[in-house]
Amino acid sequence: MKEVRTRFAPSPTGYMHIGNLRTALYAYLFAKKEGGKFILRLEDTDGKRYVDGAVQIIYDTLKDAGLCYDEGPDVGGAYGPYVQSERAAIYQEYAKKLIELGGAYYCFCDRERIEALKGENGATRYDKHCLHLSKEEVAEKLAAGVPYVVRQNIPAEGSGSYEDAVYGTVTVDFKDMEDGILLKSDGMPTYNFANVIDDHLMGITHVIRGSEYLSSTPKYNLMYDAFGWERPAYIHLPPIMKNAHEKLSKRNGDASYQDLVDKGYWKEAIVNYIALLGWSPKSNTEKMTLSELEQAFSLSGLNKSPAIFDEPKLRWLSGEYIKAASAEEFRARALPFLQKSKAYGKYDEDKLLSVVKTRVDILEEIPAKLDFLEEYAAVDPALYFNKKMKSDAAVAAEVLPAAAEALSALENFDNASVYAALVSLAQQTGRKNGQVLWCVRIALTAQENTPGGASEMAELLGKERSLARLAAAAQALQA
RNA sequence: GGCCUCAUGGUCAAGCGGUUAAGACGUCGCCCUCUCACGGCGAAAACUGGGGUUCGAUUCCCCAUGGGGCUACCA
Repeated sequence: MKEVRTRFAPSPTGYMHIGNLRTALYAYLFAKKEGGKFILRLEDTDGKRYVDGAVQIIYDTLKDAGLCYDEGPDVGGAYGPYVQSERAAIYQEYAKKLIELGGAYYCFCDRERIEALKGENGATRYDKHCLHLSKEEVAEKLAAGVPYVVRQNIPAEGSGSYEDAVYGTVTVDFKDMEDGILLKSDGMPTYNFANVIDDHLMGITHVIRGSEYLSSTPKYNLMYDAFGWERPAYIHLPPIMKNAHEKLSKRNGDASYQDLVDKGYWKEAIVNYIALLGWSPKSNTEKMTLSELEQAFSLSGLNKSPAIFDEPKLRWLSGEYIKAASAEEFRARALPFLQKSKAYGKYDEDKLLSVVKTRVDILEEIPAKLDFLEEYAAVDPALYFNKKMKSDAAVAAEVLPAAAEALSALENFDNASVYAALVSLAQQTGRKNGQVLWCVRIALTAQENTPGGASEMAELLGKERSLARLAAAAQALQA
């Protein structure tokens, strides 16, 4: 059994899209599941589209997401170079071979002629004009330095079909394919040529890529066949959509992997979530680590219809990871976000973190949850009203001074002590626990929703601040 | 326009000729409770339409409709 080798072959044209990452993830998972190798190759044959820094983003993203490649530009390997722009001589060599084999030919037509060939519906149909040039004519033009491209020689008749692991049998008539350009006039290959040469030379056994290549794959097979090479297995993936009509893309301002991480989505959750977009495990378990995904992955779980990226579900999953994270792990990742809070540095860091840990799905939510600690506005009396607790401003007017007195006597101002003191106050005054606790919490925070109960908030604020706020709130009610 | 391809709740998604058509997110309700959250329980919510094939179609075939892709010296 031949070793499985998959590859991820992005173009360094900008940020890492979620769709790209998922393609990489599946290629990685499949290789790992099969005990094979995962390779990174950079497809940078179009100089016009190159974006500075994009290569580093690719490296960083794969590393950050945990998708370690066994071979690649920065890690080496026996099949390099892994950057297409460094393989120009190789493509030249194979283009010549393919021409000799009759699978391709030189084309000297200028752009004007090609333009004139354009059909009614924008469909260009090259007329194989240069295919009919004699050997002598070709040699003559070559010697004279006439600019040329190399075109694939697609048969006029017949059709090409192949078996895709997710889409089944795909058949395309040769008459619907054009004699596409393999080598551009600048000597660089197009994707249509380079992917075939590289995948073969690099020993790729399973080609995993987007479904946009579904209908051009028969062209590639023609080349594999012409060279006498074994065709790889094909696994085409449906796109990830932002809605029913548009693909998720950076161009539309949609979130990239880095954007999501920057917002504080737990990165394992991002990887986990996109794994579920187009693939489903045999079991009903959805929360899975990367290594669990490696074990569970199988081609039969791949779905062929486009999937819409659903941020609420990713949020949920991120929240699940946060709740399950250790305090240390949470602290390490949450700290940069906590530092953006006005409360940072003024309260016990561990308390701040623990109070917020079960209450956020993404780290970005942290500052807003804590702002009340530093921003204490006048309490809206209406907030004291709670039907279930049977409390209102009048109750608060009585409870607050008593609570302040009870708490001022406390030596330990921790959650448990404060809670005990307030509950016993309720008992002494014949009130429901909720009446006291609700009023105190409102007085302490001036807001309806808080990241914890009255006693938790008191502990966080500390004795001095708590008493001051209680006093201020009580006084406001007198007036 | 031509060609390829897809089609189960709002979203992800199981199903692969006979099921009360899973599960998850979200939504709503209830419980727990010092608010929120967590947790627990429950509810509403789907097979695009029309023809076939079959004793029987969500499932197989055809057509229609709708979506996506390709049709570049982009990948």
